[in-house]
Amino acid sequence: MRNFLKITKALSDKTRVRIFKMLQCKKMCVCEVQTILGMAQSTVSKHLKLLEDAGLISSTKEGLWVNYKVAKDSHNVYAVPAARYLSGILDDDPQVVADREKTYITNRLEICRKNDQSS
Amino acid sequence: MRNFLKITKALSDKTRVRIFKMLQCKKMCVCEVQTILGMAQSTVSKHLKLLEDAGLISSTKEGLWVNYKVAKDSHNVYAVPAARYLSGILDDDPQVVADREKTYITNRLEICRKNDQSS
DNA sequence: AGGCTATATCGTTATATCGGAATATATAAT
DNA sequence: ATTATATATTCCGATATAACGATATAGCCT
Repeated sequence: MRNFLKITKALSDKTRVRIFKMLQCKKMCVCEVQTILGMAQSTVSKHLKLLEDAGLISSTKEGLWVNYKVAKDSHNVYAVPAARYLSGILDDDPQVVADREKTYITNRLEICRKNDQSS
Repeated sequence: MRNFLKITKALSDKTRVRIFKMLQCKKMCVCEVQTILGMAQSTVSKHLKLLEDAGLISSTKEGLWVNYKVAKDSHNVYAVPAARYLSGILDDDPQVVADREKTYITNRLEICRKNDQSS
């Protein structure tokens, strides 16, 4: 029950659903997700952590970046079926579509350059 | 998205998941659910309303009683697949098992007699 | 070491949610 | 009509959650 509720709670927030649907397209670092959402970095980081705690996504370090992606083998047995359910729906949701368009053209190197206001 | 979030929010509360798993066994009136949960009537009524608004359950009047059951044809397209997902899991959860044992032996007529303290 | 950058954590505030008591509504019975 | 009963609604307190800014941490690069 506890693990099941972790999944439903994780997916009961619009922002986190948006993030998950983005990650179904490709793995992303925090700053990429942040740019697309237009939210504070701390907010995005917390959402990602919550999704990861639920077992829906996983992260790997790559230098300074932390890559997040949809979890393949989750510690939470409810995560995989939930992800499968998610993968078949919301693909035509306006918000999801808009997010994904940005997702495809997002380049983390550009984002990092942009964050560096000097160049 | 909105309808999807209605489902996940409805199922992100332990009490509501318990109710839904009970209703998968048989249709029940509010007082039956209330007795099994041991919660205030208003609380149970509110949870049932939220589940119904999400399209997961439906209600029909039967005299003074209102019978709630798992929705067959929901106004929410996400409800049916969610219910199908729910029907395959949590059946061995201790809380769900305990609730269902009570569910099977619950008799609304007895409950009503009990509520009438005079007899 | 020291600076720089991406991410994580902490503190705070505003809002949402859950639970119960009290009250309102609807229907049945007398 | 009045009473009784099952359910719905409203109000309130306590807790949880989401957002942000500020700060801390971790890993790169001289």
